[in-house]
Amino acid sequence: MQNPPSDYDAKRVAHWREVLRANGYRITPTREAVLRALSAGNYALEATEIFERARRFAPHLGLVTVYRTLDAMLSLGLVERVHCTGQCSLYVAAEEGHHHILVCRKCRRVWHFSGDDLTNLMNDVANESGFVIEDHWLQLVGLCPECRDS
Amino acid sequence: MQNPPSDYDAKRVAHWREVLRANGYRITPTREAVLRALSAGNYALEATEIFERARRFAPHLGLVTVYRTLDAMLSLGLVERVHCTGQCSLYVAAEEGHHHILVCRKCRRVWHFSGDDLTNLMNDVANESGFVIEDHWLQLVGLCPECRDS
DNA sequence: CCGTAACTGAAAATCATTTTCATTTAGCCC
DNA sequence: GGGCTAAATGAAAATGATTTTCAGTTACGG
Repeated sequence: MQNPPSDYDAKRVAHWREVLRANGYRITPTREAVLRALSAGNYALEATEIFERARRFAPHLGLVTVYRTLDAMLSLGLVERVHCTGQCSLYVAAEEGHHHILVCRKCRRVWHFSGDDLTNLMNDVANESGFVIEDHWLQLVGLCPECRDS
Repeated sequence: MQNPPSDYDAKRVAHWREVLRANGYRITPTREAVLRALSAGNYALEATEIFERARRFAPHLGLVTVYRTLDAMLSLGLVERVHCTGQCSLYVAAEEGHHHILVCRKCRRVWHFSGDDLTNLMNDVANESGFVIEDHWLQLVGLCPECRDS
């Protein structure tokens, strides 16, 4: 794991604050702390890791609030779930637009990419199976440059 | 959910039995019951569902044995995990060769397909990110013909 | 058929997540 | 600048899936 950053991405936090507010969510100090924890760096984090980091900004924060804030942010598309080997409850700040995730299995650094074109494949599979395909998940797992070298 | 089948795929079970035995696992009546439960139909099942079905073949079976057998089979590649919306612990009989899964979000019927060619995409992403890509994970979610019509 | 390492189920432990509930507070209205 | 009210809060309890422990049982090679 990387060293937990003690600062945060103020711009990203401001944006998230706006989106939350625009959707009827109140901005509380604890929620702000969770936003900050999630804004810093592109690493897939567990709920408890987010909790630990957010506590630096709001020491009395409860883990329940982390879960509640994550739910809100997930439903607004501000964060997304990351599936890692044997870990299906990691969270990372979402990026705009259609894209997928490449995650380092060691430090859980996340790289966003787009450019996949699965429409042909999906059409073929839909035709032969008779299914209506509604969604597709693509995720790559590997080692980031730092973890590869160590 | 489909109606739980009371029979099983004897050929598949026999094959699994061989693989388990060849890898030093013993064939017990309870394990056999789990194999049978997994062999019938291509549906992604939770551990507890496998448990219920396997109990028809071995009424005193414990849930722990289901988990232990699943672990063994996962490590031998005989079953694979299926990730569904909000569900990351479903299991389905694996198929030979490289392939991916299309799962019905309603009845959890599974369709295996291959023919994806992600090598170009993966090379591109590896180059721009500097990551070594070790694994890729692709899954489609949709509705099977029966669930689509109802 | 014997010995032993593997396997077993029940119960307890663990761990992540959700629910409950009494209290506090953000943000709107005046 | 209060005051109001629904939303949000943390602690504790509940839940649910999975793992560990353990004493007894059993598959299977010799």
